Amino acid sequence: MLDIDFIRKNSGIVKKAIEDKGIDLDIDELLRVDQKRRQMLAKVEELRQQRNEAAGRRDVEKGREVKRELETWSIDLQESEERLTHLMLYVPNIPSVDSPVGKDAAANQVVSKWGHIPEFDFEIKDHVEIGRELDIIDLEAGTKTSGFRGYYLKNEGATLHLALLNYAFDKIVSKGFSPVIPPTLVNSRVLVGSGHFPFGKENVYQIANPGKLATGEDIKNPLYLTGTSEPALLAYYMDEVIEETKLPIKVCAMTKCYRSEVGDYGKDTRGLYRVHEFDKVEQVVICRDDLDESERIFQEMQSTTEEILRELEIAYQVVKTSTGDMGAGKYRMNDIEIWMAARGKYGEICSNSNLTDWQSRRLNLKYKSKSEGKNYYCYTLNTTVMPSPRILIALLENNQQKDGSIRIPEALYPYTNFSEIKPK
RNA sequence: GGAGGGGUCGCUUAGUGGCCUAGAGCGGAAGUCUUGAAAACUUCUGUAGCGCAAGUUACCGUGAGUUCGAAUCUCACCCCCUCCGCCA
Repeated sequence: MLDIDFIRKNSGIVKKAIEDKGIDLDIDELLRVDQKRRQMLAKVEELRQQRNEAAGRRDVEKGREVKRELETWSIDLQESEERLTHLMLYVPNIPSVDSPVGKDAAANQVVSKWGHIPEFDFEIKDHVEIGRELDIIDLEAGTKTSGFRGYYLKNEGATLHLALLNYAFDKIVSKGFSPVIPPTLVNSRVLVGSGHFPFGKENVYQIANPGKLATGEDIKNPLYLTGTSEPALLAYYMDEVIEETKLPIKVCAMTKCYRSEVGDYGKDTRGLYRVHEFDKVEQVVICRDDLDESERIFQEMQSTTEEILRELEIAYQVVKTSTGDMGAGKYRMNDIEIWMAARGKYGEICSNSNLTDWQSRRLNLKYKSKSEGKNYYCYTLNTTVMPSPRILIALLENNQQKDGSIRIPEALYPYTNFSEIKPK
């Protein structure tokens, strides 16, 4: 969400952002609705004043008259407000000037690379084959139990998965992030707040509640399974005014993540690349509305994830995401992609985003400035620390040996208690 | 799941249709006094919208309703507390 006053004064900039991000929204309509709403508001407030005055005089006759008029205008006002609120949810954040302009990932720019791309003097296998041969991944059983994109991790595969997550969790906590176990089952307000609604609604699983009233209406509001811990971490501070001295707030979580992937039928159908449920360690920061500070934090968050990939000895590249690929709420977004040997290309495993005040306006998340005592919207950022099992693809494919074994990076020894996975 | 109690301006609370444009205490800020501090006293102290401003409107868990007029009455929902039952 953007400041309505900003939209009024800078409609050109907003229109450009809408075009660059490929969003379907008519700003002129929004401005017309806003103007109408303000006219209705003025009229309704005037009538309310008259009503209050008539009530004070016990003027029943005048009161009745004002009441009738107020009823019709109130309906118009409410309609305008609802329409405006709806349109406002689609207004994107203004992307940074150095973000590449383009309609999809093809316009993304590689900004840095690290590590050596592994070379092999034997025929390599992909993680699906490796997983089957070592009895650490079972996709057939996963499909039997959970349907398409289901999977089991077993034996060293299960241990390695937990090792990666625990290693990453310890790493992010060591950087001063407070560990949190958040809900993964949330209401729609939380997802509207984070910006996952209305844009990505079809990618979110909704939980059906069987309770019905006698009339057949649902008793409970629907709940949703989150695709990342970010919404729940942010929503902890929803409707709060935070003391400036408490900022920046740095929190992290490890949760199950659920994604329906309905927009990606037929995409990445093999193996563990695109699955409906996975585990992820995530970092979230809430800071002051200071762009320089937020950009510094953005770099720090990214460097932690890079540090992890270096310790795991996985070759990666950092990509600056284009306007069309970054999502409506983002000011800036970088992806980190890791080398996956059997795919023969880099695959995305991390997204690092600065949302500025776009989410906090939706979440009603403010801080009280120490010097002025005034309230300002916070800035929010989030970055992937560790997604598994996607990271296993690189670990298994890149580290495979001629004898069929898998070399484990040293950083994980304390968590795995083994240094290689050997064929049985 | 059953029974009961409750949700008021940061906190504690007053408030059963107009005197509530919500009172008091605590906390916070400024001032007076003081060498300094404390105490005392005085004043100020919520959020949001519209407006250049004066001002005005809304908000007493949320939503709807009754009324000329709702914190107060009615209905639905949400949340918290206590007890009982069931249960990881």
